[in-house]
Amino acid sequence: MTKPTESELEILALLWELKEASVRQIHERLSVTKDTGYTTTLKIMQIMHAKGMVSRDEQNRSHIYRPDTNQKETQNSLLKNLVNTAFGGSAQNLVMQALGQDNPSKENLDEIRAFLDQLEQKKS
Amino acid sequence: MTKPTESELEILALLWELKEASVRQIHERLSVTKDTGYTTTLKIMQIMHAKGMVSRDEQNRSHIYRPDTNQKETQNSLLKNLVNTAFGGSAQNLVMQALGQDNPSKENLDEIRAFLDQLEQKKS
DNA sequence: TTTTTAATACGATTATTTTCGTACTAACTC
DNA sequence: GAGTTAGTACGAAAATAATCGTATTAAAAA
Repeated sequence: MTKPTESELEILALLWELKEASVRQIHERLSVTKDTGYTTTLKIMQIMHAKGMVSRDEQNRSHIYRPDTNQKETQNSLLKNLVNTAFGGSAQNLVMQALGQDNPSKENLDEIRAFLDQLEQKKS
Repeated sequence: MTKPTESELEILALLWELKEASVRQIHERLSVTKDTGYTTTLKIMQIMHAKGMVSRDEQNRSHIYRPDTNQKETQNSLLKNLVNTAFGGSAQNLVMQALGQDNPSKENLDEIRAFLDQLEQKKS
């Protein structure tokens, strides 16, 4: 499982969210924040397809793409990489940094607490 | 503040840890996991210097480099980027994923809980 | 003093990623 | 049916990043 490039990741994330999408749909979404041509998006999605990161339904003229890359696995590998390169290997450090920056609501905090409890359960 | 490249980040992280270091020292550390020549490391550090990411003491023949990039700021910007590209904008999602993967000790869990409480304090 | 070692500088090459232009064509519109 | 629109395919250029080789030189060793 090769590491997606920055552009590939943006597209993957959208596919994870949408479950499936045409190049047009993806491009529309990317256009909000990015200013590149349609064929650029198309090309990257074609490359992703060639790499096996996405599959596509070619039944219709407008192909429908689906992520063929496991979301959690990819996220984990990216996290691991970030922890190692930027956080001196400490996941805890990363977590606190992320929380501090995010300024979560009381509800969010409680959810995280519940999650922590759950983690602790599993240990025993 | 431009985003460091992958190689630059590896070096930056070492400089954050060591506070200061020569090219030789950095290269030694990188060699453990990476297999590139000394001049490659040198070149990247020179580029980083040209970009203003690091400063250096040229008094001695062997220059001493120091990070001139704020650690927390850089980490935050990388986190923000990862949250946006890979976690659909949800920091909480990233946090839980990171925790789940890390399998933290009871002590770590407690530290995080304390940190959460502290965050909550600040809200009121 | 001569030789060797270890450092910097930096151009040039290679690899990777992103971007776009152009050709082609299926489907829709008139 | 002719023309227009909206897709895909794909090569090639441009941008960015990583790597290395060679020249040069200061310092250390012999």
